[in-house]
Amino acid sequence: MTTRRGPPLPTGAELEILGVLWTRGPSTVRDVRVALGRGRDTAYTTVLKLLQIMHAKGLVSREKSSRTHVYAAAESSERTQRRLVDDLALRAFGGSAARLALRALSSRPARGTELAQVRELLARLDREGP
Amino acid sequence: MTTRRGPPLPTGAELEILGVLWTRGPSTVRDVRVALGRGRDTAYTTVLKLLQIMHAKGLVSREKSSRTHVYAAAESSERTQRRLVDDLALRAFGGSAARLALRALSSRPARGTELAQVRELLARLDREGP
DNA sequence: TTGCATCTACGAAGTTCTTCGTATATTACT
DNA sequence: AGTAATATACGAAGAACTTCGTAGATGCAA
Repeated sequence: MTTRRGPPLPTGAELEILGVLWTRGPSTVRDVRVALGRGRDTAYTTVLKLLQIMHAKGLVSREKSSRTHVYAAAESSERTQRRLVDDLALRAFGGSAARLALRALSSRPARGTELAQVRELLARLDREGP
Repeated sequence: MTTRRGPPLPTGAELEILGVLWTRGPSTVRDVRVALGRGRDTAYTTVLKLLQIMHAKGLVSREKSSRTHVYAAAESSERTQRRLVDDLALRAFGGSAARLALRALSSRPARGTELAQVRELLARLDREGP
Protein backbone atom coordinates (compact mmCIF):
# COMPACT_ATOMS: atom_id res chain seq x y z
CA MET A 1 0.00 0.00 0.00
CA THR A 2 3.05 2.25 -0.02
CA THR A 3 1.79 4.42 -2.82
CA ARG A 4 4.75 6.38 -4.01
CA ARG A 5 3.95 10.03 -4.35
CA GLY A 6 5.87 11.93 -6.95
CA PRO A 7 8.93 10.80 -8.91
CA PRO A 8 11.47 8.28 -7.66
CA LEU A 9 14.32 9.49 -5.48
CA PRO A 10 17.16 11.02 -7.51
CA THR A 11 20.42 9.15 -7.72
CA GLY A 12 23.80 10.72 -7.00
CA ALA A 13 24.45 12.24 -10.39
CA GLU A 14 20.83 13.24 -10.75
CA LEU A 15 20.91 15.03 -7.43
CA GLU A 16 23.92 17.01 -8.54
CA ILE A 17 22.05 18.16 -11.61
CA LEU A 18 18.99 19.03 -9.58
CA GLY A 19 21.23 21.16 -7.41
CA VAL A 20 22.15 23.18 -10.45
CA LEU A 21 18.53 23.53 -11.55
CA TRP A 22 17.45 24.61 -8.09
CA THR A 23 20.00 27.39 -7.87
CA ARG A 24 20.08 28.48 -11.50
CA GLY A 25 16.47 27.89 -12.38
CA PRO A 26 15.44 26.48 -15.79
CA SER A 27 18.56 25.67 -17.77
CA THR A 28 19.75 24.11 -20.98
CA VAL A 29 22.00 21.09 -21.12
CA ARG A 30 24.89 23.37 -21.86
CA ASP A 31 24.12 25.59 -18.88
CA VAL A 32 23.94 22.61 -16.56
CA ARG A 33 27.18 21.21 -17.91
CA VAL A 34 29.00 24.48 -17.34
CA ALA A 35 27.54 24.90 -13.86
CA LEU A 36 28.62 21.39 -12.89
CA GLY A 37 31.99 22.00 -14.44
CA ARG A 38 34.14 22.45 -11.36
CA GLY A 39 37.09 20.21 -11.76
CA ARG A 40 35.87 17.38 -13.87
CA ASP A 41 35.13 17.22 -17.45
CA THR A 42 31.89 15.47 -18.19
CA ALA A 43 30.99 14.99 -21.82
CA TYR A 44 28.10 17.01 -23.14
CA THR A 45 26.13 13.90 -24.03
CA THR A 46 26.50 12.56 -20.52
CA VAL A 47 24.60 15.49 -19.09
CA LEU A 48 22.11 15.27 -21.91
CA LYS A 49 21.49 11.58 -21.30
CA LEU A 50 21.05 12.13 -17.59
CA LEU A 51 18.51 14.87 -18.21
CA GLN A 52 16.66 12.68 -20.70
CA ILE A 53 16.47 9.89 -18.12
CA MET A 54 15.42 12.34 -15.43
CA HIS A 55 12.69 13.60 -17.71
CA ALA A 56 11.46 10.06 -18.31
CA LYS A 57 11.42 9.54 -14.55
CA GLY A 58 9.54 12.75 -13.97
CA LEU A 59 12.35 14.41 -12.04
CA VAL A 60 12.53 17.34 -14.43
CA SER A 61 10.16 19.05 -16.80
CA ARG A 62 11.22 20.16 -20.21
CA GLU A 63 10.26 22.84 -22.64
CA LYS A 64 11.40 23.40 -26.16
CA SER A 65 12.76 26.86 -26.80
CA SER A 66 13.14 26.82 -30.59
CA ARG A 67 15.96 24.35 -31.09
CA THR A 68 16.98 23.70 -27.53
CA HIS A 69 15.35 22.04 -24.58
CA VAL A 70 15.11 23.94 -21.32
CA TYR A 71 14.94 21.76 -18.24
CA ALA A 72 13.55 22.60 -14.83
CA ALA A 73 13.36 20.65 -11.58
CA ALA A 74 9.95 19.06 -11.22
CA GLU A 75 9.99 19.12 -7.44
CA SER A 76 11.12 21.80 -5.05
CA SER A 77 14.38 21.25 -3.25
CA GLU A 78 12.46 21.25 0.03
CA ARG A 79 10.22 18.41 -0.99
CA THR A 80 13.03 16.36 -2.45
CA GLN A 81 15.15 16.91 0.63
CA ARG A 82 12.27 15.80 2.77
CA ARG A 83 11.85 12.62 0.79
CA LEU A 84 15.56 11.91 0.96
CA VAL A 85 15.53 12.42 4.70
CA ASP A 86 12.47 10.24 5.14
CA ASP A 87 14.14 7.56 3.06
CA LEU A 88 17.30 7.62 5.15
CA ALA A 89 15.26 7.68 8.35
CA LEU A 90 13.44 4.60 7.17
CA ARG A 91 16.52 2.75 6.10
CA ALA A 92 18.86 3.56 8.97
CA PHE A 93 16.91 5.07 11.86
CA GLY A 94 13.93 2.80 12.27
CA GLY A 95 11.77 5.37 10.56
CA SER A 96 12.42 8.09 13.13
CA ALA A 97 13.30 11.38 11.52
CA ALA A 98 13.79 12.84 14.99
CA ARG A 99 16.54 10.37 15.81
CA LEU A 100 18.10 11.17 12.48
CA ALA A 101 18.03 14.84 13.36
CA LEU A 102 19.61 14.08 16.69
CA ARG A 103 22.45 12.26 15.01
CA ALA A 104 22.87 15.06 12.51
CA LEU A 105 23.12 17.69 15.22
CA SER A 106 25.58 15.73 17.30
CA SER A 107 27.74 14.88 14.35
CA ARG A 108 29.39 18.17 13.73
CA PRO A 109 29.52 21.62 15.17
CA ALA A 110 26.67 23.49 13.57
CA ARG A 111 26.70 27.14 12.79
CA GLY A 112 25.10 29.52 15.23
CA THR A 113 22.49 30.73 12.81
CA GLU A 114 21.45 27.22 12.00
CA LEU A 115 21.20 26.23 15.61
CA ALA A 116 19.01 29.25 16.17
CA GLN A 117 16.75 28.05 13.42
CA VAL A 118 16.48 24.66 15.02
CA ARG A 119 15.53 26.29 18.32
CA GLU A 120 12.94 28.41 16.62
CA LEU A 121 11.43 25.34 15.04
CA LEU A 122 11.30 23.60 18.37
CA ALA A 123 9.58 26.60 19.90
CA ARG A 124 7.02 26.54 17.14
CA LEU A 125 6.39 22.86 17.68
CA ASP A 126 5.84 23.67 21.34
CA ARG A 127 3.27 26.28 20.52
CA GLU A 128 1.44 24.20 17.97
CA GLY A 129 1.19 20.82 19.58
CA PRO A 130 0.09 19.22 22.81
CA MET B 1 43.07 14.57 0.38
CA THR B 2 39.71 13.13 1.36
CA THR B 3 41.16 10.16 3.15
CA ARG B 4 38.32 7.76 3.64
CA ARG B 5 38.14 6.65 7.22
CA GLY B 6 36.68 3.25 7.83
CA PRO B 7 34.81 0.99 5.41
CA PRO B 8 32.69 2.27 2.53
CA LEU B 9 29.10 3.24 3.18
CA PRO B 10 26.78 0.24 3.28
CA THR B 11 24.32 -0.24 0.42
CA GLY B 12 20.62 -0.84 0.96
CA ALA B 13 20.71 -4.58 1.45
CA GLU B 14 23.89 -4.31 3.48
CA LEU B 15 22.31 -1.78 5.78
CA GLU B 16 19.42 -4.11 6.41
CA ILE B 17 21.82 -6.84 7.44
CA LEU B 18 23.77 -4.46 9.64
CA GLY B 19 20.49 -3.60 11.35
CA VAL B 20 20.10 -7.23 12.30
CA LEU B 21 23.68 -7.49 13.55
CA TRP B 22 23.33 -4.32 15.62
CA THR B 23 20.22 -5.53 17.40
CA ARG B 24 21.01 -9.23 17.64
CA GLY B 25 24.74 -9.03 18.09
CA PRO B 26 27.11 -11.53 16.42
CA SER B 27 25.08 -13.88 14.27
CA THR B 28 25.38 -16.68 11.77
CA VAL B 29 24.14 -16.48 8.22
CA ARG B 30 21.14 -18.52 9.25
CA ASP B 31 20.36 -16.21 12.14
CA VAL B 32 20.52 -13.16 9.93
CA ARG B 33 18.34 -14.78 7.32
CA VAL B 34 15.68 -15.63 9.87
CA ALA B 35 15.82 -12.19 11.44
CA LEU B 36 15.41 -10.54 8.07
CA GLY B 37 12.66 -12.96 7.22
CA ARG B 38 9.55 -10.83 7.62
CA GLY B 39 7.56 -11.17 4.49
CA ARG B 40 10.06 -12.02 1.86
CA ASP B 41 11.93 -15.12 1.15
CA THR B 42 15.57 -14.50 0.44
CA ALA B 43 17.66 -17.51 -0.48
CA TYR B 44 20.22 -18.62 2.07
CA THR B 45 23.07 -18.10 -0.35
CA THR B 46 21.97 -14.55 -1.00
CA VAL B 47 22.51 -13.60 2.61
CA LEU B 48 25.75 -15.56 2.65
CA LYS B 49 27.05 -13.80 -0.44
CA LEU B 50 26.13 -10.41 0.97
CA LEU B 51 27.98 -11.15 4.19
CA GLN B 52 31.01 -12.37 2.27
CA ILE B 53 31.05 -9.14 0.27
CA MET B 54 30.56 -7.10 3.42
CA HIS B 55 33.46 -8.92 5.00
CA ALA B 56 35.64 -8.16 2.01
CA LYS B 57 34.62 -4.50 2.30
CA GLY B 58 35.36 -4.42 6.00
CA LEU B 59 31.77 -3.80 7.02
CA VAL B 60 31.64 -6.90 9.19
CA SER B 61 34.13 -9.02 11.06
CA ARG B 62 33.96 -12.77 11.02
CA GLU B 63 34.94 -15.56 13.33
CA LYS B 64 34.88 -19.28 12.74
CA SER B 65 32.96 -21.23 15.37
CA SER B 66 33.85 -24.81 14.40
CA ARG B 67 32.08 -25.23 11.08
CA THR B 68 30.13 -21.98 10.93
CA HIS B 69 31.10 -18.37 10.54
CA VAL B 70 29.80 -15.85 13.03
CA TYR B 71 29.51 -12.31 11.71
CA ALA B 72 29.52 -9.05 13.64
CA ALA B 73 29.14 -5.44 12.56
CA ALA B 74 32.54 -3.81 12.26
CA GLU B 75 31.31 -0.33 13.07
CA SER B 76 28.85 0.82 15.68
CA SER B 77 25.42 1.87 14.49
CA GLU B 78 26.15 5.37 15.79
CA ARG B 79 29.22 5.78 13.68
CA THR B 80 27.62 4.36 10.57
CA GLN B 81 24.57 6.55 11.04
CA ARG B 82 26.81 9.55 11.38
CA ARG B 83 28.61 8.73 8.16
CA LEU B 84 25.31 8.20 6.36
CA VAL B 85 24.03 11.53 7.61
CA ASP B 86 27.21 13.32 6.65
CA ASP B 87 27.01 11.77 3.22
CA LEU B 88 23.45 12.92 2.70
CA ALA B 89 24.27 16.36 4.07
CA LEU B 90 27.08 16.62 1.56
CA ARG B 91 25.03 15.43 -1.38
CA ALA B 92 21.77 17.26 -0.74
CA PHE B 93 22.27 19.99 1.86
CA GLY B 94 25.42 21.75 0.80
CA GLY B 95 27.32 19.95 3.51
CA SER B 96 25.25 21.37 6.34
CA ALA B 97 24.14 18.69 8.78
CA ALA B 98 22.23 21.37 10.69
CA ARG B 99 20.07 22.15 7.71
CA LEU B 100 19.50 18.47 7.26
CA ALA B 101 18.38 18.24 10.87
CA LEU B 102 16.06 21.16 10.36
CA ARG B 103 14.43 19.44 7.41
CA ALA B 104 14.16 16.22 9.36
CA LEU B 105 12.45 17.91 12.27
CA SER B 106 10.01 19.82 10.12
CA SER B 107 9.17 16.84 8.00
CA ARG B 108 7.03 14.88 10.43
CA PRO B 109 5.62 15.23 13.88
CA ALA B 110 8.29 13.87 16.16
CA ARG B 111 7.61 12.09 19.38
CA GLY B 112 7.80 14.09 22.59
CA THR B 113 10.64 12.10 24.04
CA GLU B 114 12.71 12.60 20.95
CA LEU B 115 12.07 16.30 20.83
CA ALA B 116 13.15 16.50 24.44
CA GLN B 117 16.39 14.81 23.47
CA VAL B 118 16.95 17.35 20.76
CA ARG B 119 16.39 20.16 23.24
CA GLU B 120 18.80 18.59 25.67
CA LEU B 121 21.42 18.37 22.98
CA LEU B 122 20.94 21.99 22.07
CA ALA B 123 21.31 22.97 25.71
CA ARG B 124 24.54 21.03 25.90
CA LEU B 125 25.85 22.74 22.79
CA ASP B 126 25.04 26.04 24.49
CA ARG B 127 26.97 25.12 27.58
CA GLU B 128 29.98 23.82 25.73
CA GLY B 129 30.82 26.91 23.84
CA PRO B 130 30.24 29.54 21.19
C1' DT C 1 31.50 -45.82 7.00
C1' DT C 2 28.11 -44.31 4.37
C1' DG C 3 24.71 -40.97 3.76
C1' DC C 4 22.21 -36.75 4.97
C1' DA C 5 22.11 -32.12 6.43
C1' DT C 6 24.46 -27.84 6.51
C1' DC C 7 28.03 -24.67 5.43
C1' DT C 8 31.26 -22.06 2.37
C1' DA C 9 32.98 -20.67 -2.07
C1' DC C 10 32.26 -19.28 -6.57
C1' DG C 11 30.30 -18.05 -10.93
C1' DA C 12 26.87 -15.87 -13.30
C1' DA C 13 22.53 -13.54 -14.60
C1' DG C 14 19.56 -9.47 -14.34
C1' DT C 15 19.12 -4.68 -12.89
C1' DT C 16 20.40 0.06 -12.20
C1' DC C 17 23.71 3.85 -12.67
C1' DT C 18 27.03 6.50 -15.14
C1' DT C 19 29.54 7.46 -18.98
C1' DC C 20 30.44 8.25 -23.76
C1' DG C 21 30.48 7.68 -29.01
C1' DT C 22 27.98 7.82 -33.20
C1' DA C 23 24.22 9.05 -36.02
C1' DT C 24 20.79 12.29 -37.27
C1' DA C 25 18.31 16.68 -37.26
C1' DT C 26 18.16 21.61 -36.94
C1' DT C 27 19.91 26.29 -36.97
C1' DA C 28 23.04 29.91 -38.50
C1' DC C 29 26.33 31.82 -41.54
C1' DT C 30 28.52 32.95 -46.05
C1' DA D 1 22.46 26.52 -51.35
C1' DG D 2 26.08 24.53 -48.86
C1' DT D 3 28.81 24.13 -44.81
C1' DA D 4 29.91 24.48 -39.95
C1' DA D 5 28.15 24.44 -35.40
C1' DT D 6 25.09 22.69 -32.10
C1' DA D 7 21.06 19.70 -30.44
C1' DT D 8 18.80 15.51 -29.74
C1' DA D 9 18.27 10.52 -29.80
C1' DC D 10 20.01 6.14 -29.21
C1' DG D 11 22.92 2.21 -28.34
C1' DA D 12 26.27 0.31 -25.70
C1' DA D 13 30.03 -0.45 -22.42
C1' DG D 14 31.65 -0.81 -17.73
C1' DA D 15 30.86 -0.70 -12.79
C1' DA D 16 28.17 -1.67 -8.71
C1' DC D 17 24.23 -4.22 -6.53
C1' DT D 18 21.32 -8.03 -5.72
C1' DT D 19 19.98 -12.42 -6.43
C1' DC D 20 20.46 -17.31 -6.92
C1' DG D 21 22.21 -22.04 -8.45
C1' DT D 22 25.77 -25.37 -8.36
C1' DA D 23 29.81 -27.50 -6.53
C1' DG D 24 32.60 -28.86 -2.94
C1' DA D 25 33.73 -29.33 2.07
C1' DT D 26 32.50 -30.59 6.79
C1' DG D 27 30.13 -32.48 10.65
C1' DC D 28 26.52 -35.76 12.51
C1' DA D 29 23.82 -39.93 12.77
C1' DA D 30 22.51 -44.68 11.83
